[in-house]
Amino acid sequence: MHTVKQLSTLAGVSVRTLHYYDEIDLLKPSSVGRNGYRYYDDQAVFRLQQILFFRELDIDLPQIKAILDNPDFDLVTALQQHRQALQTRMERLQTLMQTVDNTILHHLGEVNMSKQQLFKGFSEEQQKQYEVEAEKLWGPSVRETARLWNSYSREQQAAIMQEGSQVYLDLVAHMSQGPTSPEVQTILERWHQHLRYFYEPTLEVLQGLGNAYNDHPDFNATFTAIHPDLPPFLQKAILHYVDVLETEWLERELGTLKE
Amino acid sequence: MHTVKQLSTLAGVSVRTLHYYDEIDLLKPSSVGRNGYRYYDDQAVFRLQQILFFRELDIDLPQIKAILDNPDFDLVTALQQHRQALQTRMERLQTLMQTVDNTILHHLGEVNMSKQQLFKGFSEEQQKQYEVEAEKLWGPSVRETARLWNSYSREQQAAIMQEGSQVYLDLVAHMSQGPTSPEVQTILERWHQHLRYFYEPTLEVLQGLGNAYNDHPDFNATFTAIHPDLPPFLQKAILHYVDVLETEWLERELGTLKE
DNA sequence: ATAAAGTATCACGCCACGTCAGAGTCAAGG
DNA sequence: CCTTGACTCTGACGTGGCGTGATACTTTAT
Repeated sequence: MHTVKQLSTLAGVSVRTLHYYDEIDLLKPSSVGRNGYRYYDDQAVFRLQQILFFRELDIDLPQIKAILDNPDFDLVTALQQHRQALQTRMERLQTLMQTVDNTILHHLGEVNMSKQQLFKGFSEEQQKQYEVEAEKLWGPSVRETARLWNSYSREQQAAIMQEGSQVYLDLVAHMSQGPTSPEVQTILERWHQHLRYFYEPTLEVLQGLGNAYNDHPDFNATFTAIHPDLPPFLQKAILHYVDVLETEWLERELGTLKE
Repeated sequence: MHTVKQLSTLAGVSVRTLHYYDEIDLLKPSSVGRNGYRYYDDQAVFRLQQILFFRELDIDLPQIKAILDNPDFDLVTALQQHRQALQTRMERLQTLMQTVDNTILHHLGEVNMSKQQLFKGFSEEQQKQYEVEAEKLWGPSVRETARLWNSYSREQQAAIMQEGSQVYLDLVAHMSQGPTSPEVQTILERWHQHLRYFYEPTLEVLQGLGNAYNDHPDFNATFTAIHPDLPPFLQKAILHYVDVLETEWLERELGTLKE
């Protein structure tokens, strides 16, 4: 049995906090003496630990009470929602920091930020940047794809799909040679060609795909199913493939300039 | 000259806020009629703009008053200090999110997080690890997803992937209800939540994914393997899901405009 | 002239306690 | 036994930035 002070020092909270938790029925003392003193047993200590844990997660007290009092409470959903809230706050903090930075720079005279910008463009700027990235990755390809793909017959579609999966199987067969090996890179040319059944991918889209193969859950799951090491392997291999294409393109450009 | 309502709609704040700012001498009306009405001229409008700017930076009102009332105020130093405070708060949020994630995974039963860790997991040891993760996350933002994904343990990754595939299985089980049915839409919330383990998807990205699930060869193959009708079903369902979210968002925006 | 919209001033509520104030309780030392 | 000092109780007010009424007045539109 602990008194308020003992529990407060034990748990690192103030006595007032324990009074308050008693008041709002979040943590009742295990027993109360005839003198009115509060006494807490080990079970109460444990409950306090739990309370403090959820409090540390920035969950408000009524919700903590709901969680602890109802064991059937959908904890995971609640936590996921909470996670989402945290995420939102963090994003907001980030834009704030950027604005503060800009303001500092503005005030130091290093950046010319018009007053309009200063008072107007909080979230718009970043928002647009995200949109551009999304559009880059998925916009042009997806629009084109639907038409092309639907223009094929069922048999053609099946054949194309099978050809596609064969590419990945061949890739797995050559994984030991390393992602930048000529064999693998040659197979990637087939992969590249294969994509053209659906749309004409830009280099950026290719690279985006390479990253998505590793980073995006559904892609990752697909390729992990084929071989557990395939996603990172594909990412590296495609990165190299794109690099080479880019270099070749650059050299061609420089060549024509020289002419 | 503007009345309270005019200024409030103009600046996007409530009338009560203007009353309050008057009360604490942060923004006094330029003149007060014999009827007691508050009137604001353009100078007051400008000051309000400034107030809102600093408020957006999460600076408390007394300090804003100090900044605006004292032209010799060392703004840059104040902003730098403020920036530091924001940074600290963001780091804290970062650790919170990690802990929430761990707790979710723990509750999914896939990870053995000892109770010590669970209730005491704010030790310096972990603290440092979190700092590293934060650096990872906020450094080069392009690779954010991969780093986050790789920051999970093998078991965590497995748990997440399994949770993901469960989503699709549940979707197939409810396909007969139609893509816009509440059951399906509820499952899509889990899908949305699940993506957040990897990155924060914008609505555009969600829609792009929905289309890609049907149109992109690799996605299509994946989901066709689960169920032959799943890709177009998913596309329709996600389109509706995004539509609803977009509508809700729009209504919220219009709602705040009305105030 | 009347209804609707706008305006004013109190004044309480919020959240998670901090911080007194005043009074009672307990263990230890002289 | 008495004092001292540490501890306990309840009750009440303060915090920040307003939201949300309640109630009464004024202006505007029909």
